[in-house]
Amino acid sequence: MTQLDLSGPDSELESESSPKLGRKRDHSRDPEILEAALEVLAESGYDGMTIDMVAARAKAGKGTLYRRWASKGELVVDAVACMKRGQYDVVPDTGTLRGDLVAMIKPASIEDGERKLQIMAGVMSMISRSPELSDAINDAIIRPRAEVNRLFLRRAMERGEIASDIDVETLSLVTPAMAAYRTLILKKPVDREFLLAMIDHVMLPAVGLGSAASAPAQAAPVGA
Amino acid sequence: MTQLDLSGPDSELESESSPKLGRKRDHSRDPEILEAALEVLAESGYDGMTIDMVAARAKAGKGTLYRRWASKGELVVDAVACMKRGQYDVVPDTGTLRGDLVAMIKPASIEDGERKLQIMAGVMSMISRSPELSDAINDAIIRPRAEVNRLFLRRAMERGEIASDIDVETLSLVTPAMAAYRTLILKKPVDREFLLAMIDHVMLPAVGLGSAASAPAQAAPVGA
DNA sequence: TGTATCCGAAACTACTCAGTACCGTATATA
DNA sequence: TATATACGGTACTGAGTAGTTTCGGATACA
Repeated sequence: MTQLDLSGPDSELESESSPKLGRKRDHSRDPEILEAALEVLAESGYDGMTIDMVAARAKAGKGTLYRRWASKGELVVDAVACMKRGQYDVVPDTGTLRGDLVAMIKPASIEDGERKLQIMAGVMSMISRSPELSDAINDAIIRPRAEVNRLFLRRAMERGEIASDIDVETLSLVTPAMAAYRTLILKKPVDREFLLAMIDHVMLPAVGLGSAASAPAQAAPVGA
Repeated sequence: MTQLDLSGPDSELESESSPKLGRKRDHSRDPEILEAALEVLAESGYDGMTIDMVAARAKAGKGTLYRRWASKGELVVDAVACMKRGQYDVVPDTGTLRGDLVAMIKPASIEDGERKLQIMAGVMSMISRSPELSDAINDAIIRPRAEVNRLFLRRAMERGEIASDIDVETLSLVTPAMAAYRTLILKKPVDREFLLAMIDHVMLPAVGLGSAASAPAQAAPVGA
């Protein structure tokens, strides 16, 4: 197993000026609120999401949310950003490229990926208008996935398993791109079968490792 | 060149009951209105788009729009659907898979594709809530692209240029998926260089035709 | 040439929702 | 125990927008 650090330090300044007396702000519920925001975001998208929905789902008052985040936009950016913590901290190292790729196929990882893509779809139309949101999405969802593939390809290259002039940058994006396409547009599940097809019929053949770019056992479907 | 019909008959019933006298509805401006809708959609997304914006851009009255479409949603579905007319009516047939794929790289086609992807981003969050819109997007943007690749791969297979057990369904989606990913998420241009990299470093190697899955002349970029 | 219907423009209605203000209550600090 | 503040909840404000109606003027058909 290998370390792969993707999380940066958490820079919240808060800048509390003079808390002389009384009760301090209870930050213990922040994660629940952000989680509620992500749920609503995944279900309804950015524009369909209302602060009331988030507050209701988190069983919090609307005022409480505005005490912590200045606007809906900041809440969403924060919610998206908090997703990046603690994912892919440890990745497999099986000794072969195929082994590494196959070892990444786990039910939990599949389900998690599907949810992240739903969230991405929900904020899609905002991305072009909010660089902050765009960056948050990139750091939390996009980059981590490609990063893992890049690592696997580089290691295979160092081992001499694949040629040294492989286009790692392009290839490491192929499976994430196809997964996004499949979930958001085709609305088909990103299941084990699909991921294995990607590995054995696209990735490995493309790096010269495929025994053949074979189709699965059943005949290829003909209709659209 | 080969025929590839993707457009179905235009089933508008209109059902005008009794136009006994007076002026008939002027449908000559419908395309301008739909075009205006697509422009606004690409710029502002579904939720950011207002009927007033579309009416203003088409230099039409809001009432005129509602006389033709019952709601904003129907207007958008219609606008998206009307995109599918007359694209890829004719596709190249060069005799080799690479020749066919490269022949599809044209500046006009690239620009057109970019615009379509912007529109797709704009309606992304609506797709999961409107099956009609989802179908329209699929028919107008997604399917045509994959269809061309499928045709190229099938022809190459019939020629014996590639193995008969290639996973055509998966491979025909790889480039469209990567193009969407690149435009919508990475926000990089889908230019000739990228498309050539897809052909020479992914598609052809994956079907066993690559001389090698080589990186381009310049060294592979290292940073994210 | 008359007339019914279209047109673009603009006013109007009904509604949603971000953000604010305030309530009575709970609770951490002093 | 006293107090200041956060809390959940609710009512409010103001802006924006889908959809309707109404207007005077233009235009195709009889």
